[in-house]
Amino acid sequence: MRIGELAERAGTSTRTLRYYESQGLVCPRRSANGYRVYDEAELRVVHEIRALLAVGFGLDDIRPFVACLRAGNSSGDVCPDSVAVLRRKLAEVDDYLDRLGAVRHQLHDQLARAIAHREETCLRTRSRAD
Amino acid sequence: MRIGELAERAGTSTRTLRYYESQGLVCPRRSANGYRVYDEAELRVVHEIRALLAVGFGLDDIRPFVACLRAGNSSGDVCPDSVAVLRRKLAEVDDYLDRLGAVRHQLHDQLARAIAHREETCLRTRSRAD
DNA sequence: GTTTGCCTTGACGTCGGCGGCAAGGTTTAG
DNA sequence: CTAAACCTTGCCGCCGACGTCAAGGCAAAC
Repeated sequence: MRIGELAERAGTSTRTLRYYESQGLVCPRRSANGYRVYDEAELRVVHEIRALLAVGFGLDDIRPFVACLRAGNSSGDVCPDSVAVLRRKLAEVDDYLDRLGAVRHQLHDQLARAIAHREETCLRTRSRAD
Repeated sequence: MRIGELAERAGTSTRTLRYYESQGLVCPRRSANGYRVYDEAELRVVHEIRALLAVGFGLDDIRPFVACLRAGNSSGDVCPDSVAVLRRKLAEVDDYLDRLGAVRHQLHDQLARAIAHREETCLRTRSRAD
């Protein structure tokens, strides 16, 4: 399979696949004329990459998952390195959820106070107009 | 007050203040030699900018708050434009919280399954070793 | 005078995951 | 023969809030 076909089947672009290769995530063979040649297993790898990216992983974090798949595992998750990344990412997400919750709280209060202030000012203005 | 003093009192850098100026958020006078001259009120403005940036606002979103302060209000929050931005940002944060919660859920499940799989494999390996 | 420490503008670098274009080679179809 | 549709490498652009020089002007202390 050449790059165009893999791109289409994986729902991405050739540019993206070349970028993944430059980052060491995929390493296709080359045919006589220099064209990249991928085997079927690479489709699975690209799908794994895309799924993890969608969840918010960076390419560096994804590397262990790809290695895990290449090692012959049915899932990219089951190797120790992948589990370590999953744990770290879960912790990061929890942390971010906390901070984002605090931000939400602050925004909510700030909005409530701003509206209260405006109503108050409005009332004073009307009472002066009376 | 010149740029160095304002930077120090605001806890930021001169580069940052010049950047804010290039973005139209602050507009200092100039002394005879071309130096920027800020008055005391600008310190408040810079603090407002920094606080909103820390919460996750972009400079574009911050502009109405600065205008509100310049209009003489005791708080940058109380003007209609600011309130509109606050509402939008709150909605954005809520949305992001939802998605991040879903991601957390997925990560949690994925991690649990990976660990379960590893324990299972481990048990099978030991039983073969028996 | 000269060193020191402010200030000025301008322009390029950063991070990540690509998009897009240029300039060319290859292969297939008509 | 030629057009069309692939492929190759390489390099610039993007976004946002700055950091980091570079090259020079201005001011006060020694």
